[in-house]
Amino acid sequence: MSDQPQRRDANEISKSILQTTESLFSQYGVGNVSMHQIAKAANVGQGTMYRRYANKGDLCLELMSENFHALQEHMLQSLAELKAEPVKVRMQALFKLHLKFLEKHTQLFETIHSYITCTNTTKPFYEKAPYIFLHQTIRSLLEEAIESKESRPINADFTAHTLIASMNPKIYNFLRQKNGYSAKEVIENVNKTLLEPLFIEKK
Amino acid sequence: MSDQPQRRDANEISKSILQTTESLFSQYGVGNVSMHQIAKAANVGQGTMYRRYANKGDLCLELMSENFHALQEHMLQSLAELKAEPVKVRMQALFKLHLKFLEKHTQLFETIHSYITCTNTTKPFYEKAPYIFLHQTIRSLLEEAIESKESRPINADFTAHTLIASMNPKIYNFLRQKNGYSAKEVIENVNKTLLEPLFIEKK
DNA sequence: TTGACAATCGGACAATTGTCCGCTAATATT
DNA sequence: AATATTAGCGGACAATTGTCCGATTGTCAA
Repeated sequence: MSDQPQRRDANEISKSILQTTESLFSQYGVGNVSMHQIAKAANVGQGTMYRRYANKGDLCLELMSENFHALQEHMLQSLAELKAEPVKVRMQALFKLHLKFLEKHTQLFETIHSYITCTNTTKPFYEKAPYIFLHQTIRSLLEEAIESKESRPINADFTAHTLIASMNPKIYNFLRQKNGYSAKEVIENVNKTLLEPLFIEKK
Repeated sequence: MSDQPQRRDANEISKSILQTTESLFSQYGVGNVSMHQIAKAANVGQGTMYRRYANKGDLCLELMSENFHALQEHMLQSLAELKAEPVKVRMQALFKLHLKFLEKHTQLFETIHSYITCTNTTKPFYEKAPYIFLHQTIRSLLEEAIESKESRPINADFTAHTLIASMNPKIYNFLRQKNGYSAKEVIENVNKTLLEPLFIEKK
């Protein structure tokens, strides 16, 4: 057995990369770990890294894919449970889950956003699965609200995009840290100023 | 006289850098010009570049500083003219100016946002003058609306931040290009879905 | 088991950003 | 006008991202 590691099958390597990444990230922080560093630590060439993950954002996205799926199921389940409730209630529940997720995965999420948003080598974040899911879900809720007159006839597609934009990871962290809002205050303000006004008061 | 350029005073050099930048940007596009390239073309060392402009975003910000000032004056003037109008009208006027500005300076603005938002070497965009001005202005308008009961008692500071976030350059360009909204449609939708709902109907 | 072929690895390389320090040029002092 | 002093210039350098192609390894056929 040489000190040169044997070639494993693709799956093994992917797993190795992700494990190494997770370990290095938690040890040194997401921002202080380079792709080469990960490659070296995982005994993988740089070409291999980049063939699998076009950039750090993609790598983070992959690292979080389980979390994203869990979030999506959580959202769908929550919406199903609240099926009988007004759309407003469901929308607020949806955003609460989204914000809790942001809160929990702050660092990784902000990194994902940075690298994917600011790199031209990858599909923009708007075309990634997590964004598309969230947008579609919000849009559906809005369309239902418009249909049932719980909301004025607005452009559901457009509104869904702007709602998500108003709570992107950067602004969320800014509000939380530099501006001193607590996680709870953010949720409350989102409910009050972004969501409530979209719906018509039922007397 | 040697082929080594003589040292000019600081002002001259700044002007030279900015002129060169403008020329190269318009010739090759903002994204295809590197800081070193600019430094070389302007006959300036890299150290000099970076001492003056911490990164490309800062450079762009400087390039656009005149435009920003013009925009701010335009906004203040417009708000003064509409002083007698309801806050809603003034807010809509403000956003119209903001969106027109975004439309006009798309490329530079997106670059500014990218570099400033994704670089840790600089103050975040939220601490830059143009952002602060816009936020303060929106916040004041909201506070006035709350005072005069044109709006429910919401958190003006928070709302101003999220309003700006919902119309950041990235999302604007995405809506305009990938999503096929016209500049006019964006303005209309912003009025209808972001601004209108904040205000209370006066009968 | 062996040889050929294809998949894919991985290090060298180019490009870009940002830093550092020796040296030059502008100013002040006499 | 000559020299000392200091601001600040600018090229060499380090770090990081992303690319490319020669080399290696696994697989399949005979």
